[in-house]
Amino acid sequence: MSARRTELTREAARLFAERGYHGTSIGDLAKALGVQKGSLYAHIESKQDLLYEAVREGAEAFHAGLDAVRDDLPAGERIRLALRAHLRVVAEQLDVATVFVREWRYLEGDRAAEFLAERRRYEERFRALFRDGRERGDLRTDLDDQAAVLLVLSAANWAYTWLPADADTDELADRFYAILADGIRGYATPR
Amino acid sequence: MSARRTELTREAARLFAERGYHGTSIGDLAKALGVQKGSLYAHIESKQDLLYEAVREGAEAFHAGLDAVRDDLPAGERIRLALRAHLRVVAEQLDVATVFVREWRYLEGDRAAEFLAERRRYEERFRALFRDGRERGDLRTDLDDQAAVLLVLSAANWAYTWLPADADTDELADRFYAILADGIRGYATPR
DNA sequence: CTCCTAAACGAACGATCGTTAGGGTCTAAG
DNA sequence: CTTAGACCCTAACGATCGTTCGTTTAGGAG
Repeated sequence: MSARRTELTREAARLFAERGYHGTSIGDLAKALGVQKGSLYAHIESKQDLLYEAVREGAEAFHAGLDAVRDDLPAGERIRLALRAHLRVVAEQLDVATVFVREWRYLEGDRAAEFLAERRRYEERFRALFRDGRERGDLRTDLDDQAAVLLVLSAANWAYTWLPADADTDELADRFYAILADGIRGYATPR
Repeated sequence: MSARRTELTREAARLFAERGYHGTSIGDLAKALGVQKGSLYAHIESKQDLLYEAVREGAEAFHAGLDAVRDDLPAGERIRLALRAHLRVVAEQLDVATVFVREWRYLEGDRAAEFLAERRRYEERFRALFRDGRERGDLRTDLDDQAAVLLVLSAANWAYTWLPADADTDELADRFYAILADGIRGYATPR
């Protein structure tokens, strides 16, 4: 993919994140690149292509984040690292992450189904961390892992709305995890 | 507000939630109501009005939910009830809640600022539950309430994406709260 | 029967939408 | 000097957008 084409995708992701897919016109995009709108069609076949590519980039980034989590650690640690990875992707690729999380639903046809499969796979990988942790005793054995993964993934998925691009995401993830690990109530024995 | 006008707002919220504000045309809306699109302008002044009203209904519903939380309970209980209230609003008024959480940003002019103020107020009320709880000793005194409220509100705000309309939201809120209260790690003394 | 009101009709408006077509300019390699 | 390819331009296409407006319809009240 040519350098120009990459720039196009990046700018498209930025505008889609800022104004939404349907709120961004090809004309807006062309203006942002200092070009006539017809010129864009030397690089793309349709506006949908740009959405699709941004979503795919997001999927790749999130999965790559999980790939880097070592699998020889206790479940708690792996969850903490997975949370770190997720928040880092959101902060470092905020536009792409926003499109992945919020604008994907304007994908048409097979591409919407493709996204859903990709997202389900991501959630499944997350869920496995909790399930394994419970089964191996790293986490409490009576853990409601269904609810736990929903809680964590919800927080992760909502992060794009408030995470500043320059945030210390590792520290933030650790703070979230600390609450998640021992609770807010304070009857827990100190670690 | 006439009955017809109320119906219009409800249908608009439904479509905005389903296809997004910019993804819904006045023509779509008219067709859903079995009417010519020009006819809608006997009831509204602009498409923006419909968005604004849906957002305001959402704000009202969420605040009303918090209003019903008794203030003579320990902080933990109040948080649990606040979570119940929030999820109940999402499930019972899914369309309006979705527009409030996701589509508000297409509000123009002063109305966007008005929304932001309203949301900030809601978050502040939530935050107070955690802060008070920590200060009074209902919650652990070393609680990171900033992170805690972010975690809870994130989960609450993301709920519209997965909450089925017929879910038992009270039970779900309690399950979330149970995890939040004692953590996932299992070193907590049983309650 | 007449009057009033709420509601919808149907045609049209200017603007903007995504997309296409054909031609022009530059650069770098053969 | 020629060729190829990347990049962009201008002009236009049919479709759809939100909105306006004068007219029509239906039902209830007087």
